[in-house]
This record gives sequence, structure tokens and C-alpha cells, in this order.
Amino acid sequence: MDSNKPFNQQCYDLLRQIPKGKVVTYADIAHQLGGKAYQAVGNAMANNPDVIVVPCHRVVNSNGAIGKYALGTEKKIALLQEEGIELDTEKNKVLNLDKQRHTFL
DNA sequence: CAGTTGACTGTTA
DNA sequence: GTAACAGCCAACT
Repeated sequence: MDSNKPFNQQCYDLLRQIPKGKVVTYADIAHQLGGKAYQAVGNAMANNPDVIVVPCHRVVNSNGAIGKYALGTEKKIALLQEEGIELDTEKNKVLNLDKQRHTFL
């Protein structure tokens, strides 16, 4: 395992594994890392070390809300729509979250 | 080492 | 459906 790397680094690795047109929740990432560090995951994104290397825009809240984005929530929405993800631009939420949610195998 | 922070989640009302 | 409270973890100060 990557227990050698810091927690936030593991989050970035997982984010990079997300294919285009898919999204994940903070809880899923934290749970995949073997814990409930949803806050820690958000903290890693908040640090936003590499917006180019890590597709932070593919991460959404468990309730389907898009949440925030370093470059701006509006930018995040635009990117998600570009990827083919259906969103509710009226409420900034993800549609069919369960269907578009990516699972780490 | 203790306290604060944060792009959060889940439960209860 | 929304609101409020409590719990949680890692990193920073």
C-alpha cells in the first residue's frame, strides 16, 4: 500500500484514477483510504497543490452538491459539463449521482 | 504538544 | 424538503 505517502498524497492518487465522465464523493475517497477522513480529503484539495495534476473538479459532496473549487465553483461546473456529467445548474448539484459515481476497484 | 481550521458526513427534529 | 447539532481526520500554526 501507499502507507508510505502522506494522506493527502493518497487522495491525489485516487483522484487521478477517476476516469472522465465520472465523479466521486469525499466520503468514498476517505472510505477507500480506509477511514472517515472526509475532512482530511477536503483539506488536501483545499491545499490545492496541483490543479493540473489532480482533477479536483471530479469530487463532489455525498448529497450530490458540487461543493467548491479552487478556481471557482462555476469553473468546476463548466468542466463537469464538458466531461459529459449531467448537473443541475440551478442548484449546483449532480444528477444521477449514484449512476455517475465512480467506484474504486 | 495543544489548539484551530477546513472544498465534509451523518443523524435527529 | 430544510435546519441544526455533533463527530470525524489530517495538516497547519
